[in-house]
Amino acid sequence: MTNLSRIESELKEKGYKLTNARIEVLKVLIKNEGKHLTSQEIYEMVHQNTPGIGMATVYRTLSLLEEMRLLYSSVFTDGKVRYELAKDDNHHKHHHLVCLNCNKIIEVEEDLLEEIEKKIWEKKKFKIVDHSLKFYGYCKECYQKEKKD
Amino acid sequence: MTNLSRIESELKEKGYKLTNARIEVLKVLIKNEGKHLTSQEIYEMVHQNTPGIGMATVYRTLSLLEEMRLLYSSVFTDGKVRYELAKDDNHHKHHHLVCLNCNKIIEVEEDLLEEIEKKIWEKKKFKIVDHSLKFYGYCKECYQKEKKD
DNA sequence: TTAATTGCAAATGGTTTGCAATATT
DNA sequence: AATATTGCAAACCATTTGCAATTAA
Repeated sequence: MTNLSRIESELKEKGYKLTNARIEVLKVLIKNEGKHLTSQEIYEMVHQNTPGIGMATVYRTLSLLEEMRLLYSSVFTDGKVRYELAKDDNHHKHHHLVCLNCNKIIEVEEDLLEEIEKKIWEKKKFKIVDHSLKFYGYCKECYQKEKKD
Repeated sequence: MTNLSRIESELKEKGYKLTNARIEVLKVLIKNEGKHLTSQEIYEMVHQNTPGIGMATVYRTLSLLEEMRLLYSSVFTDGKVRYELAKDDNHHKHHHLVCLNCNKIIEVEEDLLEEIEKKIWEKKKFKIVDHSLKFYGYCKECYQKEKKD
């Protein structure tokens, strides 16, 4: 729970109140790290533990955390917005592999975009500050299954 | 208008009717190639020319074209879905530069992901069939202006 | 105590759908 | 003439908002 208290003190530092609803949302996010949950899924889990908390509060908490850059959201091809806790410092140095068969989302740590970004700067003078890269395809398991069918 | 008739015959080939609404939507898409219009913007332009055509029809036409892979849609950070006509054969070999200041969308033709994709296949056995890459930052004009301010 | 936060329900905005009327083949 | 397509309005779904009640500081 060291992660939880770290975020809690960041909230306090910025003058936000440490409410029960916020703690419950954070607990769900931490317990499900790496799962890329939707707001609906987060709400359901929070609601299971603490039925009093409403969807609006969940949304407000997610927005707050995103504004604080403790949380990131991303739209995937199924049209759903999914959330993931920031990985400490350089969060955005990872990409997503999305399996078109089982919808699994795998993270890749490589950041091989530096070279591309340099080229773009040289050629277009476009100053890049962030990027979003998703690969769509078939995960190991689904790809093997597919070949058998 | 060679582009329009090419798409028209593809529609016919697949047994779809060549209706006025479809032609009007296509004309707007072709006239605005490279602009990454939203459904709303497309509707407004279509509606200006032919007031009878409704939003639902525009949506149905966009979905049809997308299904036929003549059109691609993408969600940008402003949360809006934007459409672009497929560039002939290997449409997906380009990326987007999105200016965070003026919201301009610039296309880059480079496809330097092959190396990354090869690495991912080797390491993870994830079979990539498509990708989506967006760079966020500041275009030449906005970046220069920013420095002066 | 007091200002921020919450829960609820209503509002919003974008997209989809049912259906009877219409247009294309 | 037969069938796909359309326009309209209503339905839908995710997200946001207003407001009075509640809670953390």
